[in-house]
Order: sequence, then C-alpha cells, then structure tokens
Amino acid sequence: MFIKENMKKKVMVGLSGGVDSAVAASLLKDQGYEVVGVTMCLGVAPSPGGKTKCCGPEEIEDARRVCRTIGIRHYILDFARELEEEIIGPFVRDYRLGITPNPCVACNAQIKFGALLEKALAMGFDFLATGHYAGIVETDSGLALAKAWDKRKDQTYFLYAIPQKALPNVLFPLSDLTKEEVRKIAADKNLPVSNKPESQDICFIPADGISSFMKGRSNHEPGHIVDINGNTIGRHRGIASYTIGQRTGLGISSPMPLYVISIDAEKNRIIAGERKYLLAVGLVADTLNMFTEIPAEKVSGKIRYGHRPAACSAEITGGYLHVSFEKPQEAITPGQSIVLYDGEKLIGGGIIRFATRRVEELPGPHQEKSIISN
RNA sequence: AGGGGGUUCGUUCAACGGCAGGACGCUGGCCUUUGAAGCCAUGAAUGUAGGUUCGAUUCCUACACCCCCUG
Repeated sequence: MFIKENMKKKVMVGLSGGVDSAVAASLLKDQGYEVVGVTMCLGVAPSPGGKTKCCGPEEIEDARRVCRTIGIRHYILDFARELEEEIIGPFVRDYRLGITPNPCVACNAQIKFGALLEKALAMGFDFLATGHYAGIVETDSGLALAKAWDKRKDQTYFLYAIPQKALPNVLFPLSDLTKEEVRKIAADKNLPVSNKPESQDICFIPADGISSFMKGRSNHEPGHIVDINGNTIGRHRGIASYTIGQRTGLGISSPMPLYVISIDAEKNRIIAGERKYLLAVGLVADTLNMFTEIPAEKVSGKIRYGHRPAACSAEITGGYLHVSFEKPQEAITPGQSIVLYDGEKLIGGGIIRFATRRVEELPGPHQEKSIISN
C-alpha cells in the first residue's frame, strides 16, 4: 500500500533512546522499509555521582521499549573500542594542547557514519538512518548535506564531516519536520519517549563534568590567569576547564565581565580580557571535508554550534581553508569547526586552527604571538 | 616613632542624618546533541565599643586593622 520499492529496502536506524530517533524509526516503518533499530553501546560506565546521559543502560532500555512499541527488532552493537580510540583519545589530546575539540563532529564522521554505517552495509542493510535534523540534496558535485526544514533544530553543523560517499546510503527521516511535529508524532504513536527532555551533553562525559573526567586522563595542573598585558589576575583549575569566549568560571571580579581570550598550553595559563578582545576577522582551518566547490560570491560560515552563520568569503589554498568574515566574529576557537553554507546547502567545513586578526586589533603590547596562534 | 587618609555584600564602588544600591564574581533557571555566549532570577555587607539624635553607613570619642608621607 505504500511505496512498493521500499518493501525490499532494509534500513538500520540508530536509536539513541531519545524522541527524535524513535520517530525516525517509526516513520521509516510506516513508509514500508524493513527497519531494524540499533543502539550503540559505547562502553561508557555510569559515574558514581550521576548517570550517563546517553549510551547508558536507561537509554538502551528506552530504545528497546521504542522498538517493541513500533514492532521492529532491536540490536545493540558495541563500539566502545572505536569510541575510545578515535574519539576520546583525540579529545583528551586536544585539551592538553589547549584547544577545544568537538567530539560530536568526529563521532558522526567516524563512528556513526563511519564504523556503524560500514557495519550496516556489511550486514546487508541498504541504508543507515538517524534522527538528525538534516537534509540531503542533489548538487552538481553529487549529494550534499542541506539544512533541515526546522532551522532552529538544524544539526548539519555536527554532520559536515561525514564523507560524501556515505550519503547515498544515509536517510534523515526528520529533515522536513519541526521539533513540534516530531513530538506530536511521538505522542500520537504512543512512543514511550515522547516526553523525554531535550539536550544531551557530550555522551561520554559523566554528569559531574569535564574536569573530573580529565583528571584521570590528563595533566590537570592549576595555573595563572593573566590579563592581556601578562599580569597575573587569578588562578585557573587546569586548562581543560576552559574554552575561548568563556565567561563563567574565571572567578575574577572586575569593572567589566572578563572572558577567556586565549589559552596558552605551553605556559599553562589562561589569558582573560574584555569582550572586545574576542573579535577576529577570519580564520584558518584544516582537516577539510568539502561537498561542493566554494562559490565566488559571499557564503555564510558557522563558527560554533549555536553561532548564527555570518557572511564571509572563503578559499582553499595549500590544503588550508581561509575564511574572512564581513564583520569580526567573537570567540573563534581552535578545535571547533567552521562550517560553510551556500544558502541551505552545506558546502563543507574543517577544523579551526587559528583565528586571524588585523594588526590594529591586537590587544596587548607583547601578547600578539600567543593570541594569534591560539 | 610622628603626620595624614581609610574601613560598606566574596571583590569593587555608591547611599542631603530617614527602608543600605549598582557593577563584577558566586549560585539557580531558560536556551542547547561540545563545559560557550546570551537572557532571567536568588542570595549576600555597614570593623569593635561607647556617645549625640525621634532616628547614625553618615556626626563625635576610644580601640583594632589597612594605606601613604617623614626618620
């Protein structure tokens, strides 16, 4: 009664235990696909203090109940080793270098749409689907990601690094739905997770925070917080507790709020200053993943999840992506990703290595080097 | 040791003798598949002992502590 073609197509749906993936699975079932739910076991032990936010036992149980309600089979696949080696290892390493990684970007590229997709294909599935809010469109250079219909929920920022060759085998059933519609579908279908709260933090970081997570894995030495002239104005609890642009947690009172301007891993210190010092006009990124050519005219660039894309121009030279913004942007942070969009279409992106500033924007008399290179 | 200035939330700065207020920090909430940012909100102080006054953070006295100048 539905699309006959789909009857034969097998889809593996990644189920996190949340509403979105549950609805995705349900929709695919309705569309006539042969659907199997899969939850990744990432080997993340619940911390003594709090529970793990996803990938934990409760989440697996929720996913199982969803599958029972929809009437599909549910598997659990173990990716603990991959997570540890490909995501957590680099994550810890980045923090030691004083940069702020985005493990979700890496996880999507290497685990979900890397190892998991590979496994799905090997098991005879035609597609891997997830509950991401993202679209896939046809372009002159092949399939590319595109923003979801619900701009508020669009998650393409986290997905830009997935390989283009994966796209023919990927489905995003929620691409044209709003969050409200998804909630409603979940409620109409009596999915057991329809009222589950939003928001998940980094899945392998336990509830008691990143500082305690890093404690066992990295040198977590306290050090000085200095102003842009190098004067000590406070102490920090270890570089891994800070990111550029951060205001909370410095514990320093001053006439104006202070922000983390730069992180100097070599000297184990944090440079803090007023908000205006967060501005930079451009950036250089590497580890690129491009779907299409960069148009000559203006595009928009997103510096950070939650950042409003800003008008910029971009070009790739020598393997590096150079981006310059029309207006200076705040808190361009090494380790975070720059993602370029041409309207709705995702052009590609990369990992920010450093921000570039005009000479007259340099804050202190002798901090140029550390601030530029951060 | 002598002279001068000062002491108010955690920090910093206000308050004609009339309910002690702001900023920053801290804490909580909203937002959010990266600890950002932003927005909203709560809490929190007159150094000690006397005096004048209807009423003292404010005026007076003593003490304690801090800062500056001078041997």
